[in-house]
Amino acid sequence: MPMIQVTLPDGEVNEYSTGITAGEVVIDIFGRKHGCVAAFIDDEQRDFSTIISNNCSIDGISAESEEGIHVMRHSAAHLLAQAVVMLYPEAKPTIGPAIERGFYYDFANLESFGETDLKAVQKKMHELARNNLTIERVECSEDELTELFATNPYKLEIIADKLEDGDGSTIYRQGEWYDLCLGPHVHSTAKLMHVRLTSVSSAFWRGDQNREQLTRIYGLVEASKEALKLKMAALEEAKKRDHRKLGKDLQLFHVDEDVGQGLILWTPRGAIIRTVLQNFISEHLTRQGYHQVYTPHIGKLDLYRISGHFPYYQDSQYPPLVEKDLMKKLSDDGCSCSDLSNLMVSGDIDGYMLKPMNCPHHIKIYSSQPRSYRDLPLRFAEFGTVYRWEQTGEISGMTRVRGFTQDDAHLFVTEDQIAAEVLGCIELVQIIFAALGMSDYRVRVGLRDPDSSKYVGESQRWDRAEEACRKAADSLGVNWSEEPGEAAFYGPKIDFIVKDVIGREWQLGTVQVDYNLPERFELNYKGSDGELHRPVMIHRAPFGSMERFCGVLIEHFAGKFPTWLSPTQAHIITISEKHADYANKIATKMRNAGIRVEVDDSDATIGKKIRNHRKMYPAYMIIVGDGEMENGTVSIRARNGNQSADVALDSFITDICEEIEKKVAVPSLVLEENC
RNA sequence: GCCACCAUGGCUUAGCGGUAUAGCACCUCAUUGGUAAUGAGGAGGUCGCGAGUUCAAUUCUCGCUGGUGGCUCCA
Repeated sequence: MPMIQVTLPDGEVNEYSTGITAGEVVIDIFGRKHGCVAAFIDDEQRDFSTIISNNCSIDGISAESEEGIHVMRHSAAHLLAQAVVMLYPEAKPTIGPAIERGFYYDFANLESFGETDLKAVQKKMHELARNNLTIERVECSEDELTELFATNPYKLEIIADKLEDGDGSTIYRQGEWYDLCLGPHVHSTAKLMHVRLTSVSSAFWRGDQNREQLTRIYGLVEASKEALKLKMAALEEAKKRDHRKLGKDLQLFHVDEDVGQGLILWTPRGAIIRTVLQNFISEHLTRQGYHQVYTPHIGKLDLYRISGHFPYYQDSQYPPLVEKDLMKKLSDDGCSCSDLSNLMVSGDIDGYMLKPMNCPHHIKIYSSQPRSYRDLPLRFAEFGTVYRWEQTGEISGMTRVRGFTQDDAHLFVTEDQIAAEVLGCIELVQIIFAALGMSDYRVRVGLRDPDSSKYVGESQRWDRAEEACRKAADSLGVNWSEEPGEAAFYGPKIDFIVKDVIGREWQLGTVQVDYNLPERFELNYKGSDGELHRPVMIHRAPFGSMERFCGVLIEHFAGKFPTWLSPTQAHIITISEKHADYANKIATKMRNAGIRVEVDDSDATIGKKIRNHRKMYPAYMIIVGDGEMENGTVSIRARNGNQSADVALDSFITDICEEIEKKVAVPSLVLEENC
């Protein structure tokens, strides 16, 4: 029998007879308990059943590896579809990929399927897994495929789209069930015992709102029972730091249905966090030569006609406001809502709009007086509140809202100044992320799509601006990706993106170069040559909005803010009622030193009071009793439970002020360890 | 907006065709207690809103409002 040479992962070469499968080689290398789900053949992912007929290299794909988990998830999606079709024969499977957090499968004809139905499907999946069905790969011609999927228009659409005329493809078969798929897959359903279906939702066929709505089922799969249990526990744990839960527990913000969806009410404790952050940011703005400005919440429709926001973005704006005399006249004339809307779009009547962006107002500040090249760069900053009509279903906590305050600024610069100014914006992000210990974010540099002509401005200018963005992103020292086609039509941009506790990505800040608005508003400055030139604008909101940023921060700290940001920095707790005066006296002294203090002189026991105050995660609890009162001292209990007895009040105040001043990440004014 | 699910005092929650549990928080009294729950008592709810079915609805049906997961991951 002819032999073939197989290179093993350690570089050794083994000889096997042709006809051996990849799975058999993996067993030969790693033994029966190989823990692999598929194999790499010449670095390509293949099934265990693949027959080896040429010299090649082979390695196992461990169930724990990224690729292995992906294979498991994909196979679990197939198992899900098999189970669903057995229970709901009318259902039409469409697509079912592995995703970052598990897998899903989309079904047509599965309306009114709800979370209560998940249990039965999951049970069926377990049953199929126990049956230890072999998962086989079968090569099919285009005709065979068309016949196999004759009753499933979705699969037929995929076949028509993905296959060149006359090409075949593969299906995977397990028991009676088969699905169109490239693979690879695990070799048996027995590998998929540890699945858990998590949720049901809807999705559109091919992500297109105009096409059929499908029912999507999400699930998780792990290699062992323990791993699944750990996964579920980790998800539960993550939910505890959800900013919506913590926001309520810690009284940071409130959303009231009588006020409106997506409109954040900053309660006193949350307002402190916002104020402290804004002050922190403002200090750096001053240092970087920004000018703080204030502008109103509304502006005339005409302003937004010039900027291009109205009516182009009409769907994502609150409807305009119309002056009351005009409104009365229109109403007397029998003008309907749609007439009104048409008149506004055509420009026949004017009104005001809640501002969806701050730029037009800042532009008007720029053009309020003649500018010379000596004035540039001009940097106008404002914590400007804007309003956008987000879709009902999109609104969520503080991260997706309808009214929000951007840490906004607009820089008016000459062409030559773009690079330095973009870099300056990035530096600010770096300083503040570093102060907050936020390192888990990604950066996306949006560039123009070279094949498209939708972009305004000359291409040499774009090249320079894009290069400036790349350089600035480089300076951050974190991973960033270049994304052609992601630029705005008016200029390239840099976006900062973070994940929330349940893995959703949110864009925080953005820095955008803009050639368009200066054009639209005919901005200019007098150059050294005595001629008028057009400035370039840079829009930047490095943290996006105070709402979203604080939401993300709550989760980042899990509610346990560093002392400088903490809504209350020290809770003073009395041992008994006779210490109330002393407690209030030191509270006054601490407040005078600028420390945020709360006093609990109620008559509950000390243990009880500590227990209750812990829930609010103050950086420090200050315990005062007879000893402290006599000596003019305090006992400190840090958030982590560490204690320090009989510390002189003045020295504590000095220390905590220093900790606040230095923005120390973890409250740490404790001498003895005593957990 | 669309699909599924959810909505009970400040929070967590039981319950059901006959107007409702419990714990924490709150208040009162006793206790004056030294670092994760002292004891006893009390108050607090038109069961999200509006209609319908019924002798009767928090419970069933419909609508609305609000919330949650998702609607970008492509055989």
